[in-house]
Amino acid sequence: MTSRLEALCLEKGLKMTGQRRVIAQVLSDADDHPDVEEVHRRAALIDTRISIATVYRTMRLLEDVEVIERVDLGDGRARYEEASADHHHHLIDTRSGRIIEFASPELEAIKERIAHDLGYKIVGHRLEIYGVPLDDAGADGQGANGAGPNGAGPNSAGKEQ
Amino acid sequence: MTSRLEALCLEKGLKMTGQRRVIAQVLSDADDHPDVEEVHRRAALIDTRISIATVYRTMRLLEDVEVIERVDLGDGRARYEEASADHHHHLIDTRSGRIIEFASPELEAIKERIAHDLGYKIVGHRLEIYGVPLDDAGADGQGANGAGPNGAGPNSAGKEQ
DNA sequence: TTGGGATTGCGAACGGTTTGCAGTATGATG
DNA sequence: CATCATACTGCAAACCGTTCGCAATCCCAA
Repeated sequence: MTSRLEALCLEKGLKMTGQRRVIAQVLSDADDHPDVEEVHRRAALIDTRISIATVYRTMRLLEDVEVIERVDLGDGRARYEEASADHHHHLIDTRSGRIIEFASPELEAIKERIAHDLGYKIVGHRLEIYGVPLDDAGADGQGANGAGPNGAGPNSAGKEQ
Repeated sequence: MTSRLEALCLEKGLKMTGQRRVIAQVLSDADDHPDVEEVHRRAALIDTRISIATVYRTMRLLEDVEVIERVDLGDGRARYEEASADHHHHLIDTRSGRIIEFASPELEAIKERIAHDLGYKIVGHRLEIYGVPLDDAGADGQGANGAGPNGAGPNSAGKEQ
């Protein structure tokens, strides 16, 4: 069976080996942001003889051909997600570790303008928001950040995963 | 001579040892975003017998008491800057490595609203923009990002360092 | 001045990631 | 379909930034 990502790899002209097929499968099935070790763990369920070095090498390769994207969530290791056209960012629930993706055209516009005003052309950027659920926002102790909610009309599109 | 940061440390009730004084000195003098190795290098110019382990420990300590702030610029190592009340972010010149700080109340507002709309209270966040100078934006090859400059009135305050 | 808890330097260990090497598989070719 | 050069894999060692255990040392309050 040819997984979605495997097809993409073929399009990009990559040589498809057994282990690459397995990894493509794993990544196609994933709907979260696994790190290398996790990908390796899942791959091992399909084929035990895949080494972690190969997973590292394959992730780098897939990143290079823009089939997947590296996400740096601030916890020492690299995480990955499928590459996608729509720019989005991540809100990390510091209580549960859950990651929520969101996009905001408004944000993109401001960002573009800031860079332009400073005399720069953007080649990349990243935004992460760390937060706790509004409900049980009671007994937590991380460098809180004043400034209550403000601003104009609605606009951001959240998509949990 | 008592450096600015040393005074701050005393206020916070820290025990001031010789090496901490030197490190505070170095950080007071710095107007960039040095990593630990760089702080150690500069400290060694003042007193040769400071070990890098002490620098690591001291940086963590200063971070804990909020005298300095850790900045993760995406290059494997931790960088630091003096803690300051005003929220700002970083634009990294991928050609020269220069780092430009900027602040945008507008951006903060949107960010707050997004988090709020998703049901979260922000406890931290970070934004980095990677860019190349508009002038010589010719022969570069990093995952460019469509979407030309757009958006409304000026608002961002840039401060180079 | 003295004493004891905090701090230091050293080197070893850590966790994530990369790499050299020898062996193996791939898919292009005849 | 067999052959072959090339690219890929597994393993273990090395790497890099960072942390830690330990004995020696320092700071500061009494």
